[in-house]
Amino acid sequence: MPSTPSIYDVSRLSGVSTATVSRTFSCPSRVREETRRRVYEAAELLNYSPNAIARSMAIQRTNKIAYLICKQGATILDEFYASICDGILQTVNRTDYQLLMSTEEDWKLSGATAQSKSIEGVILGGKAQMSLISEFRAQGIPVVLVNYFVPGMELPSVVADEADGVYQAVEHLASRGHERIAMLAGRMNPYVLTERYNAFVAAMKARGLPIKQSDVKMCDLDVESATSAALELLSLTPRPTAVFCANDVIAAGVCKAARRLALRLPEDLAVVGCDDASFCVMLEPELTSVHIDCRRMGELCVERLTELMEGKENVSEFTVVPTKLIVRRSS
Amino acid sequence: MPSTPSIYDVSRLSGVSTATVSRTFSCPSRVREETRRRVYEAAELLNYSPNAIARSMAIQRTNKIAYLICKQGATILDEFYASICDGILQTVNRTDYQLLMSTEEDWKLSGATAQSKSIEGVILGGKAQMSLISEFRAQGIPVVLVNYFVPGMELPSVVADEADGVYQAVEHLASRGHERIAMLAGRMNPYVLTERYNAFVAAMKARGLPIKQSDVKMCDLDVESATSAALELLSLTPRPTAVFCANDVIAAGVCKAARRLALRLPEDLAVVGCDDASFCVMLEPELTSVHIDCRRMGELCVERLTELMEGKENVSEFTVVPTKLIVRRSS
DNA sequence: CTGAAAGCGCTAACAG
DNA sequence: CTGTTAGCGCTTTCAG
Repeated sequence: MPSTPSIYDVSRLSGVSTATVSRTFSCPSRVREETRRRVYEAAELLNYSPNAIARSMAIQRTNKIAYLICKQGATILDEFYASICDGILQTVNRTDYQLLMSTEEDWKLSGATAQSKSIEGVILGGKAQMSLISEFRAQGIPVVLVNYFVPGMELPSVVADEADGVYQAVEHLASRGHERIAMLAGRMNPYVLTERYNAFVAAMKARGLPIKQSDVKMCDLDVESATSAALELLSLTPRPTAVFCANDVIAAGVCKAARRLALRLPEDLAVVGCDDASFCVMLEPELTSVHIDCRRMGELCVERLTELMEGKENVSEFTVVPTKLIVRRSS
Repeated sequence: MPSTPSIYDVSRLSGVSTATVSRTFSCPSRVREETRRRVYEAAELLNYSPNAIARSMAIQRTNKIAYLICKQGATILDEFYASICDGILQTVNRTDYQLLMSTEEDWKLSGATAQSKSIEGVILGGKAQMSLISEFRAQGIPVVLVNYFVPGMELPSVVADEADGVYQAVEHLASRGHERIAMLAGRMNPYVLTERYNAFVAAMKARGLPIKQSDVKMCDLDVESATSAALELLSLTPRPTAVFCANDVIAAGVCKAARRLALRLPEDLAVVGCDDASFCVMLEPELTSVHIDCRRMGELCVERLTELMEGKENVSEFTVVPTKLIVRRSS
């Protein structure tokens, strides 16, 4: 059994030079129809397919980009960042780019560099450390941020329209007659937290609804923490009739707390979350949530990054993806 | 600003040949201490790091493996396969292997081949099509299966100890006094389904508990389908006092159905799931489930695959990872 | 222990 | 439109 055929074998079998074979595969239009056909034929016969490594070596480009998840303890298991990854992967898979995936933590721990991993561009998901960003910039590696934003650095960012999503949520609750809407926030990515919080305040104001100081609470990002914070919130007398949660895990915590206090959803309490995680429909009642099109965000990241890598000028600094409230039974 | 330094620059600066620089990086012990030091110094100064592409080209190995998720409509978003991926990634990241990730579907659609993607080995997650497996084998590409098994093909498989997990679940329910335990199964990966079903039957038998025909049902893999199947199951009179579910999504459906029928968990009905998905703790009460160490499975896949790629003989055909019932409030 | 030199498979001028 | 040829950066005999 012969080893995998090279361009040279095809050249010989088809009776043309290697240069022509090369052209046939990388730029068919620059080869006469008849010649092209012969090359394809020979290639088919030999079961030849161009060696990507050799090609990379010759053109001095690797076509490799990286996606680093920058969130404490998060891995590919974090549904939000995994969905973005999915979008990136889809897009990348239909080009000839390749994707390296890791977390900020692992990247640093392993002492990886863009050079050592032959990366030509990078997508940073979440709150990336400035040192990481600077490192890439210093090496001339294009960077795109997703779900995060750093003012004054001219770094393209892909984000969701948080403000509008939150607005829809508050409008929805208000239109259902709620006047005392609480917010339970979590210690999340500061960019997102700020966006969501400010939007909440603004939306309430727009509706002319006051926000009681005691009605805004903060918790950690796990269900238990959210549950206990919610227990406190719901023990106020009188208690809020609705809770807007900074994400779905927190919302799940609120639902658990409500159940323990024997409050019925949505009659006694309306709950709405953010992100529209897959488990929203596992809850009973199903959770109303602000849907974020993470896959789309992933796609757009790749678009921005390719623009950057192709040296395009004026790549948009802000790419925002619409959000949409999905109303379910919890509100 | 000079372009990235090559082995040649280091060679010149350190006053040794490129061969020696090469050796210094790939096999330090074959270079005199003093020389080695000089090389490192020069490399440091130039900020040199070996070019992986060129290296691949020279040694004719890519060190690239692929992980393909073989499940209808599943992507990296499927928590189970994502957890395995996480384990693979962790392991791979601490070696100099690289990981390409895709789905069986995308792989086929894009017409990718091991050769075109320079893959040297592949991990197939779930029920891979025989045609895919054969294709890789025909190309001499080592294959490892995870969460699946094909008899008589001598393909190393990494699986969970399904039987024991199910046994623990049934034992747990029986010891809590349940005698009428139903099973709600889903149209999942046939290998897993069979394992879980057979184990259920065996465990019930071991306990001397009869299984009523009407108490075993099948549904699709979404919550709605599970919910309606569960509604039927729970409408039997008398109804089962416990339901063992083939996975957590199905279990969530049972919980929803129970709630709609105003059954209290665990007093009126005990529910246990399989997989120990992250949303188990989001439910109220939290869901008892059979935990599967997917990350470990991922690690082991890489181990088996590397053994295969290194030409080791007698790579174990079966690698089984222990499972453990996590008892929570739903049972 | 170290150096010289011949590739690895492909591309990109440059000629024809 | 096609062929010649010189690399791309690194490894690896084979000598020394």
